[in-house]
Amino acid sequence: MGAEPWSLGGGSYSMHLWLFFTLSLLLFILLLISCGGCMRKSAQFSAQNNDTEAKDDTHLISISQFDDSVFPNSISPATIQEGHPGSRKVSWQNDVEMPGMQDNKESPCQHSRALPEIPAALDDKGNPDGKGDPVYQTARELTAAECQEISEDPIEPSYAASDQFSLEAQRTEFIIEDDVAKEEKVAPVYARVSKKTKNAPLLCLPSHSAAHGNVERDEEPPPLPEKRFDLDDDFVIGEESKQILVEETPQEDPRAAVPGQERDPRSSRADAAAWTQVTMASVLSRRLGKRSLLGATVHTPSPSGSGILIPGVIQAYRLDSGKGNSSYTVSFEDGQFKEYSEDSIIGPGFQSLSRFKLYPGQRVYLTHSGREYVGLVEQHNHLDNEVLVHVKELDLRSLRKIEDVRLTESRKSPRLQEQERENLRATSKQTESKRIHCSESIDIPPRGPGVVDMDEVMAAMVLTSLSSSPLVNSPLNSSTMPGLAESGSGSSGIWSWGSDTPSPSTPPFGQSAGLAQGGDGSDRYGTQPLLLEEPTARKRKISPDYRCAFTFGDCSVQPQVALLKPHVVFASPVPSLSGTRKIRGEAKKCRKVYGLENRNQWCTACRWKKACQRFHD
DNA sequence: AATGCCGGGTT
DNA sequence: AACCCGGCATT
Ligand SMILES: [Zn+2]
Repeated sequence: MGAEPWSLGGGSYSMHLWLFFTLSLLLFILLLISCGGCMRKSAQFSAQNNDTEAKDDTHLISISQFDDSVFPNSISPATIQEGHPGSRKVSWQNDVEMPGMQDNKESPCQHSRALPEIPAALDDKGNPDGKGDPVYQTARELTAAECQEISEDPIEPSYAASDQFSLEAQRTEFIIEDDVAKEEKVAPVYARVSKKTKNAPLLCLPSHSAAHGNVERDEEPPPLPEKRFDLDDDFVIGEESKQILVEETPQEDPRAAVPGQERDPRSSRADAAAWTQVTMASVLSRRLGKRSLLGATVHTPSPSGSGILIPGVIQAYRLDSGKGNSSYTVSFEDGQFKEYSEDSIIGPGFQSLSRFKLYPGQRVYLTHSGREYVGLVEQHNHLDNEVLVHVKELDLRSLRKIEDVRLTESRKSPRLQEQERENLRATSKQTESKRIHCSESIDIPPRGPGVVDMDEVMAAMVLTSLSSSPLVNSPLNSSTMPGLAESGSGSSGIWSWGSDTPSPSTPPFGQSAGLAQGGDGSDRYGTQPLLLEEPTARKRKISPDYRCAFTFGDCSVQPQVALLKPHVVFASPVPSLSGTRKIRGEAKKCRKVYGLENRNQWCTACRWKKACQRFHD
């Protein structure tokens, strides 16, 4: 981690960064004031406009948007503009009229939105051509009323965004959409900006064409450095000094300092900051008892970049500069440490496993005829979210819904584990409802030694795919299925074997995995005093209904509730809401997510009108 | 009106 | 166990 490009200069650099940052902010504000509404309409930009920023005027940034052909209803016409890199106000606008587009009337649903750029990071050593420095961003503001078109979007919500931004593409796009808000007000803008490093030479991308012959064209998304801003309605950027940290955290990642000892190439590449991403979220402050999570055992994508989820323990946390998101330092059994965005952590109080991709070799636990077994994942079909697990002990392969496998062993009945957390959550009054364990699995009889019998696998796949609707629209699907991608009509689901590029830092559905340090390379685990979590009862904000598609680190829009591990010392359980009241979680469940017409994609529990086991609260 | 899901069925 | 669904609470 010490390897992040922008932390080169150590403290002094970060100083600059901050300066830069603040300056830009000011600039930004100025612009806002002077320009006022121009932003809404059509803020065009070009390099010529702002020469205020030092050394950066030479570089251009291109901003592009999704191509309509890919996401017909969810994204506005492609727009490409030129921007100015140094300037924070990289913006774009949706309302541009596209030649040849029948739909010229500007959509009321979308607005231009200026976005702060990423901290200049590598700009100083920018490369002259100004190319190769795309900024991707897309965002929209929607008002419920005028945009029914959106709601008719045939694209399965979770797949609505692409995670394919390749490293080589001149400009790529991706992102997001807000969901139509139920409320009157404008939905929050959810956007992310990615920027490719200028100094490509610095990072030795071992991969690309060279590496595995099987590398898919859509190289995994930029691994890392990720930072959040709060874009909200009035760009409150950078402010926020609420850095937080806690409990004896190693000053540094021990091995980070050791130059020779690099981690996995991929991982280091990430650190090389081939990309810098900025994720902006707005609204919705998920303030939870983060402290309470200290010491909790969780799972995170292995730092090795293999994609395998390994157990670790939360050692510390901090809120990132943008409120709303925090990162955690996780320690692993081997003594390693790594910081992760909360979005890439799996465990009580974090993400649910169902959002992640399981790579072959992943160790999982499952219950088979009343008993728990360990197994290794062989494939993961993330269309149906099913995994083929091989249970060595029985030499059998079992095809399961992902929610039917666990990363942790549980002596107790699996589903009670969940309930256990609930109890800790102070909502304990709940009934001792014995949850059923619905396992929707198809066991595949033992076979030859350890070799996967392709046919059987196929058979199993087909079996389960038959029932699922042909949801082939996700562009990203096609790339995830190396061998089976057959374009032949009626593909059967999306299965991935190890062959496909493990996107190390990119959890399955796009959440960026690791989280490199923020813009200020210095005070990582600052000596900041432990800051208590605001004791004030968490406001139950009726956040506008929004979701981010796929690629979002922040997909965790599903509000999290602090769930605690038994041994974790925790702060107030927040008796906040008057005791015995059943509070309906705000997480959207299968029914809502997939829709009635796609009932077959719901998790079993939902189909049975039971508590959803795929999207918890 | 739509969702989420508990309790209590039936197969 | 797998599955279905009435009906209530919540939004
Ligand atoms: Zn469900």
